[in-house]
Amino acid sequence: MAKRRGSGRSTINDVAVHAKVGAITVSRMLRDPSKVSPKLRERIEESIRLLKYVPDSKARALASGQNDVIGVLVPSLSNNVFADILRGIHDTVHETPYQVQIANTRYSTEEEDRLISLFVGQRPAALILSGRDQSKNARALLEDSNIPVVQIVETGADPIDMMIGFSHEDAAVSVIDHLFEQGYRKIAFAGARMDPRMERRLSGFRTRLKALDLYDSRREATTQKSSSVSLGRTLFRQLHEQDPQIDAVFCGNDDLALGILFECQAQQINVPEKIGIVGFNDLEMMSAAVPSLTSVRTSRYEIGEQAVSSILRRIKGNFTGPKVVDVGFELMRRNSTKLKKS
Amino acid sequence: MAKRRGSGRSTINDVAVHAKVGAITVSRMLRDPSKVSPKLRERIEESIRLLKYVPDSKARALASGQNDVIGVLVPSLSNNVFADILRGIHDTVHETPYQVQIANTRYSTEEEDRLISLFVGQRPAALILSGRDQSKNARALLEDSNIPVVQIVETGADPIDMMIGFSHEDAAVSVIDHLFEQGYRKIAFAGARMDPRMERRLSGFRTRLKALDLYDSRREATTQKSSSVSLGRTLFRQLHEQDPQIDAVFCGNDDLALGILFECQAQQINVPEKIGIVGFNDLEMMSAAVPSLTSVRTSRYEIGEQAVSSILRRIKGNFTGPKVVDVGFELMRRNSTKLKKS
DNA sequence: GACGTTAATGGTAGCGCTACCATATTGTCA
DNA sequence: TGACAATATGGTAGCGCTACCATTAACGTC
Repeated sequence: MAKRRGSGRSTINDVAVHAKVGAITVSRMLRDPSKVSPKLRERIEESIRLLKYVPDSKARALASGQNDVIGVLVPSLSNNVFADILRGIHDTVHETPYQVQIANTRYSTEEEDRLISLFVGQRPAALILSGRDQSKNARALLEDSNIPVVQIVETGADPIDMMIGFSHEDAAVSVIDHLFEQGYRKIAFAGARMDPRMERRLSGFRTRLKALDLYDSRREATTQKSSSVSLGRTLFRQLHEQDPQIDAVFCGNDDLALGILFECQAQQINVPEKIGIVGFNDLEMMSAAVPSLTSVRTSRYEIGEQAVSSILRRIKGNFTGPKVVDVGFELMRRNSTKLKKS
Repeated sequence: MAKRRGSGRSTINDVAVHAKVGAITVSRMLRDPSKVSPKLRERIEESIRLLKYVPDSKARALASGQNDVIGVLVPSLSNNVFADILRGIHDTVHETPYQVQIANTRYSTEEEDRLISLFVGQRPAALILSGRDQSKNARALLEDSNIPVVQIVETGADPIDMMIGFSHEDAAVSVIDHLFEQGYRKIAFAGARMDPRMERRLSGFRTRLKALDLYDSRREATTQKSSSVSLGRTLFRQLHEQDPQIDAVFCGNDDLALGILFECQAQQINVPEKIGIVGFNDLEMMSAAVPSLTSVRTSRYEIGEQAVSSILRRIKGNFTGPKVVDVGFELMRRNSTKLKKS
């Protein structure tokens, strides 16, 4: 008589019957073989092999009330920033029983909301979210859910749970200070994909320049389009048109900085004498470019690492650290900005 | 009296009790509200809100025998090739009830095996794998599992199930033919992260040059290190040392091509006159570089799109197409290789 | 007014696994 | 030798949900 339901796959019970043991013994053997005598162990292993049994992780999670999934939400997968963070996350999760599940919000808050609901419905061991601009609903859902949450990439007050990143505004300020020190006075900003981080960099740029009494709104070129090298070239032309006098550009992204370098090469504008260029994130290519490009180095890998280790400590119950961790940033001075010995 | 087990979260039963309906009615309302009368619908919605009920997707998947997860295994997340493919996958999955789960094999077959087992244990709706070099065990597991599988990025005989990509060997051949036509005769190869695709490009390079009687083993520089722009500079120096006569370099990656361009700029070697450069994949930056860089354009987005649409058709039961789809490639001729009017 | 027919709802029994407790077996020590 | 652990195994009852079938009410139809 056929079963009424069922997938047709072998179950733990099929294995148990075949090996002439109780189902629970098979379960034990899968979780911790040392709890089963060598004799049965062998018999069970044999049955598993013969029946091609693969345990069903959903059923396990449901029965045990434990889930080994750590969910990660990133706004983009083509952005190298998140690729590096994910590397840090993977490396740290690797020697644990957890596994990483990545989802892509594509810079959309609605999509982020949707994905957070989906994840909460999975009851994951923890969630890692990008940025600190989750919707009110999402925040409430997460706070009620009791799932450990880490917000990464930025710092800020009022974390949902834990937070690891740095201040994008401060980083922008340090860029402006550097350019100012090197003698640049007509400093422009180029930004693409104006997500909250980018906005905060722009805000730091404005605030600092206003304080130095050097702010000029014509020296800004921003767009919602996604960042690219070609776009850097376009934005530079646009900035140059808006104010031919500009002598430096702070780029919200390294892509744009590289594009601006290419545009300067094409127009035979000397970098760093006529135009200083500063990027953001310090991707690997920045130091390899000719001339090498000044950029703000951010600890992306470290952010991923620390996010996971905080989660692990939280799960084990020995999380004591601060709720908000600032990993800082470092301005890498290179040949795309003048070196003024002071 | 407290429950013996349970997570403490509200369940569908709590909602049912609160709304004074049967649990199954709540379930129905969640799946298809039209099957529930407006009166109950409202009451149930109210209870869900009050109790902060979030359905448990594992339990649903277990009970219904259906899983809405499509698993994707990629070898790298920092590689723009896969970022573009994932974009295609996401865009196509987006308007379906399915959701994407990404995992990273990090170019390791053992890791790939491990992840395939994990995924099979989840009984996903389908799996997308990168390349065609899965282990024997993994193949066997997948074939027994009855899960729809698409192997992407390459073409080849004997797919596990479906396959979408192109021939990396043929692409390499077309690069060599182009360089040869433009008058280059001492053609070198630079390759990093020698994964199976890279090996096949190298193999195409060798085969074609041997056929042209132009092969010289000193004109190869490869490494297992991961690809980067700086590495391109290093490999060029190495190639130049091994044979100072080289007049063109076929790079297995666009990163390397850009690095070689920078190295030539630093050494004041004229591109394309003294050295021709060809990249692979045609990332966005290639056309923006100065000079613009010749590269092999690959349909990465399309691969992702088609992988998902094949899966959807397979699940719906109306998959008729060929098992192996070749999306081809296109050589984008630009200013890093000489233009010889013929 | 008896008899379908449809729509709306509920009860029961699983899905495949593990927590919890019970039982059997063996070893250890006074 | 008896008492008591420690070890090895199994039975049962869930985990939170839905498939399947049953039931009830409401509406024609001849």
